[in-house]
Amino acid sequence: MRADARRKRDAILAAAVGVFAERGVDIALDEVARRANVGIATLYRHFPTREALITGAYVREIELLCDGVDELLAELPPDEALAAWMRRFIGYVAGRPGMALALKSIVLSTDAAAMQASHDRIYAALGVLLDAGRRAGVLRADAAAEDVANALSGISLANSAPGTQERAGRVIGLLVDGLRYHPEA
Amino acid sequence: MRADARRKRDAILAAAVGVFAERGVDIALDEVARRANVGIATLYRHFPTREALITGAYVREIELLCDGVDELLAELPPDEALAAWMRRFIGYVAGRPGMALALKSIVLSTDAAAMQASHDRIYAALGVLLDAGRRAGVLRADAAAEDVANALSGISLANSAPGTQERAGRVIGLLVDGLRYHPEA
DNA sequence: CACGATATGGAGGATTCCTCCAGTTGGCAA
DNA sequence: TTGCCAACTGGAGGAATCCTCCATATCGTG
Repeated sequence: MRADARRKRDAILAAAVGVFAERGVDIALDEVARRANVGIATLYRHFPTREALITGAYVREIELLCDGVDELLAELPPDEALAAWMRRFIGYVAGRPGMALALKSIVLSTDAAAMQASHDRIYAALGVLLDAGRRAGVLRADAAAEDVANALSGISLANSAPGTQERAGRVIGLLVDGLRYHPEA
Repeated sequence: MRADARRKRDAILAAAVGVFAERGVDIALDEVARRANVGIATLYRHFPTREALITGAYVREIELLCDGVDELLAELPPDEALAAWMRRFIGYVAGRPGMALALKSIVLSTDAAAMQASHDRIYAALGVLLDAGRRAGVLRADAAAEDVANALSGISLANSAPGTQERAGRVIGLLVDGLRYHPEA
């Protein structure tokens, strides 16, 4: 990728983040192009669909979130770290227009090269948390990162409006309880 | 509501169900109007937004699903009935374009009169299931129908593509495990 | 420094949205 | 039954958006 292309690409992404935050995700793409000092065709070449642009805009933030796992695990028992991480995730997603959708795309994507990196990051983050919990005997062994990621993206989707964090937190509590290991019989 | 208005309304809904099933939910609304033998303005008067049309198209099917609760409760223990009902729900939603979104609108709606009835139906259905489970001592007492409905809509949203039912079923299993009552201490 | 490959921008055809408004129809009262 | 008015109806068309095409400008390598 040529240097000028990368520069434009970054400008578009930065503009997109700003415009999305201010006016939502359903604005005319021209607006993003204008704010990025870029022709509309350039925008379309870099991001052929609206979804690609939205996803691109949030990839960085999702990866940042994933980086917080180790810190959390150092402070909390694994099950609580998992819950805390998911709550932080949801809190971040709520109110950022379109981010829940981007998350869904990323979690569901099995090929799209652009999303693969983020996809892997999320799975890795969840894998670390689940693994720690399993080793500590507080989380069940048969829980798959895929399923938890799916649930996380679902809860995000259903709680993407601002002011829904409390409920989302409770739902995550339910889910994490389902992930706990309950010795019995 | 005048008789002819109701007739048109029904025709529009029927056409919408057909068109959505065949070509998805992102078609031009003219197509629905044409298939219903109705002017585009009539369609817009009955359903001011695309979302209203989508929701309207699926309201009936959601209520049908809610009616199945009693039957399920007669055959299965309450916790399994809950899981079975949710799985049936998801299976129905998957592949019906836009139905997951309609479900979300209905679950989140707190006022919109048109959705209120369906909203109440879903809450009632979940309430019956949770209550039965609580009385039987297999489900925890502090689980709110609101939270379970939210989770259900989230899982639908994250598994609205065909071929995701297996995973969705596992996620529901996790959730229901979180709802189980675990006597301890 | 010159050249090929690559990136760029903006105009514009095509599509879709959604609102008017003039005409039609249904249901109630007498 | 008949007449009346309120409510319903359809379609044309302005406005907005999408997305592609291609002539021009720019990069970076030999």
